[in-house]
Amino acid sequence: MYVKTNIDLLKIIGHAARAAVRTSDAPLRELGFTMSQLPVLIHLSESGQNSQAELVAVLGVEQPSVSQLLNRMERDGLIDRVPDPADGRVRLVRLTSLARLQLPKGRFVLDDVAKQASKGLGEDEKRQLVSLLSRVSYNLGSPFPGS
Amino acid sequence: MYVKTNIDLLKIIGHAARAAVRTSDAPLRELGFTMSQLPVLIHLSESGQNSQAELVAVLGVEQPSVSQLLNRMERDGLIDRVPDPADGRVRLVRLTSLARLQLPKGRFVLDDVAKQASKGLGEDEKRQLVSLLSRVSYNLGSPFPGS
DNA sequence: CTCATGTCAGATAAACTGAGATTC
DNA sequence: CGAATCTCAGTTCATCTGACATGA
Repeated sequence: MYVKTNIDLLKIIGHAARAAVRTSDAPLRELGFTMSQLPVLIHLSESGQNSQAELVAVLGVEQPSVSQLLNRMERDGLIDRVPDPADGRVRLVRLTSLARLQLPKGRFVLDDVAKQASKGLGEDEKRQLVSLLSRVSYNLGSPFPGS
Repeated sequence: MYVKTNIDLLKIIGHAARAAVRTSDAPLRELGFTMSQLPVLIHLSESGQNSQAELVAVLGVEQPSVSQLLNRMERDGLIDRVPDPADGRVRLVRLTSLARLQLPKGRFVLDDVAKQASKGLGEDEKRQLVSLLSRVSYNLGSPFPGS
């Protein structure tokens, strides 16, 4: 029991994350997005354009994984890649107008799911949940951007 | 901003879950496990044996997904499947002695990661975190077993 | 030359849908 | 016959490692 409580923390985090993915997946796909594309889209919408190396750092996955994710997104018309005039090695990634058009709807979907997820929680409880999870992420060596 | 706070809840849950997976994955693989196998192993160790339909309910994924997950686990010598004498449609899933031998080490890995994750959190904070996440899972239609 | 950036090739795990086979 | 249990076939997304081309 003294052990179980500790492991339960991991199990419940994973469980909640899968539940969130399962709830968001279908409506996002109707918009032409997948879950793992959204961090890329949101980051690009805030930063304008990025090298793939920067995306590697933000997403925390390996270069070929990012490259392939971007391949699928380019195939689906969400991004394009243009050579960086200042550095021939670099290809800058940008949102297409389609992505800029669809992204707000994606945000609405996520917002709806987030509201459903936090139903019955007070503002203070939501804040504390975010705060506790930020500390967990930090402890696991993956600080949440903006905390 | 009023929207961003809501979506942040989803982002931080996913972020923490990925951080936990990333931290646990390598040591678990050295033991011959993957992350998504552990819920199966732990459940079987507590219940003795299960039909695959029961595992479908516990894991919350579709039947063919469970079937394939079990195929890999059988290939790796972690489980075996025997016909249920009481019902010819059912195959009962059981842990092998290898899995029983290795599972405690897997628990130690998870326990270590959980301790690292909750470093600096008081007992009351851990309890509250588990409680809040249980409510989130429940709200998303995927109640955490045992809450 | 070394380092950084990115792609290619091949492998794997995990999930889905749709279509059966078998048994209760 | 209808429902439950499970498998098979085929697809997709997402990830990895190792090897390589190219440019700073």
